[in-house]
Amino acid sequence: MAARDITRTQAVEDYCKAIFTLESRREEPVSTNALAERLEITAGSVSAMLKKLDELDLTVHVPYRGVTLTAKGRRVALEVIRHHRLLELFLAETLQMPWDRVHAEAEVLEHVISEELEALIAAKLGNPTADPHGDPIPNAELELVQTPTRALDSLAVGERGVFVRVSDADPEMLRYLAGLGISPGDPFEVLEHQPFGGPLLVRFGAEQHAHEHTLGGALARAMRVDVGVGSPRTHLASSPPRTAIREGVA
Amino acid sequence: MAARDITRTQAVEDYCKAIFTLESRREEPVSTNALAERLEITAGSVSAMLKKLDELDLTVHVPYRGVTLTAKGRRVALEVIRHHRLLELFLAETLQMPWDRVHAEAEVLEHVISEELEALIAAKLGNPTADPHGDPIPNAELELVQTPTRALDSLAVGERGVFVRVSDADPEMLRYLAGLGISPGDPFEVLEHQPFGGPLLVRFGAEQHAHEHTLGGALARAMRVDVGVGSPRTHLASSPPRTAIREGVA
DNA sequence: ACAAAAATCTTGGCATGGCTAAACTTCTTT
DNA sequence: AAAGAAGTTTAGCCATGCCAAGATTTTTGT
Repeated sequence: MAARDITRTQAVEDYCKAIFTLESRREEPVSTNALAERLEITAGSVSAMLKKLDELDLTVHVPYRGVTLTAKGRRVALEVIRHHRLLELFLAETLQMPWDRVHAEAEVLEHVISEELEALIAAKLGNPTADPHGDPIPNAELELVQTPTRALDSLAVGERGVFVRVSDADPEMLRYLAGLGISPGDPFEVLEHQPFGGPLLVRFGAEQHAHEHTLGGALARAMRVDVGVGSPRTHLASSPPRTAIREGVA
Repeated sequence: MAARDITRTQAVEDYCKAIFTLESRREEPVSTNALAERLEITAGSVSAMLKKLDELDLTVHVPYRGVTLTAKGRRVALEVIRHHRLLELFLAETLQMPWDRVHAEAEVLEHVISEELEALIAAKLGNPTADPHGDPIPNAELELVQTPTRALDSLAVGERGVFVRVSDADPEMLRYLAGLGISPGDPFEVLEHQPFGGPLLVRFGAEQHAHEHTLGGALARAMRVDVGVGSPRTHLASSPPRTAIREGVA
């Protein structure tokens, strides 16, 4: 609601977001190099920026040991992520932008929309809980409901689940899956799984309009699936929360 | 369609837009100071930037004489203006953002939306020809249909016309007019006009739901009206073009 | 009409944010 | 303990802005 902090530049927001996702992926401080690779800049630049983030009280950086977000930094990250995912859904749903292009557009817009516009978009969409890739959207209080997922290629024959999401950063994959008619929310069953990291044969969809696909390689690793209760949830419907991470107000 | 030119930063776009509007207001080269005042920066900064714009072939600047846009520069300006006005309408219409806030939001977004998003928004709105303040929207070929208007406070008693627009940069005025129930497209008749720059008494609207207001000062000067044919046009309907400025493709 | 005053514009120097490349330091591993 | 990996520092670049001082043009007063 308050005016955006002057020091909170786009770069600062991008760093927070990147640290957040890397941090939640591997449960330990994020290395300078990992950040540099993710942001596609040199390690030197990262070093300099981390010093600044520390001064802003957004991170705690132990030289040579890695960086962690403070509560304040996590809040920045979650706000940007909320913007990003709301925007993706909005672009796809309200403007029919193709599934594989919303990410790039949201990547820019996430930094510039006002809190007011964020609220209007959320309202227009009925306060959704997941974006078109199936990623959860932090709510207005910046709580993120994380459904634990597994990589599709970790499943064995006979396992059923719901395709939840795919890394949204790869338009190629999104386009490909869209071409196959596979979207987040689709229930499936694994029919075959070849050994030695080989491909899977998967049947998607309900009985009448079921379709089978062979999926392997990086694609099968990028596809995240929910094998929890097994109750197929419809696209964008909210499922029972498993883990709620509450982000306090500092 | 092509990727945005690297050199085409937000500042460059803002300069082009500012030069364009100042240029079309007074039909002569734009002075450094006028630009500085408009952009709220110092004349020194403007001087430096004009040198750069000249190098980019966006302007022709004659030192001490003022600056003019080249065809290329005009195209940049019109593109940004098209973005701005489409966004204003979109925010107001699709997201119900209040009339007096769309300007500030559009001011930022205009620089970052892709051509694809521009096209989707235009399509969603049915390729509109005017924004919520009544300002004309350049079409996809960047032609701007200019309806010549007069300031409300230049009218004499008995004159009729259609309220076309108000400078979109003043939220105060917009809020005030919205509060009175006056919007672009409303037909009106001047009932009284006091001498010496005094206020006007104006009747707005058709017979049954007509309402009268006393308007004067800066407000009456900022309100632009169309006293042309006198045929009231409905909100956002396209009126017969008076002047079409074609912007060639360089 | 023309020089002095006022207004306007340009130049030069400086600051900030973010980046790179390359040199240097610290940690890890063998 | 030496090599190599990982991280940091230093020096420098570019874009965008600022200010102060100098240059130029316009206005004004006699």
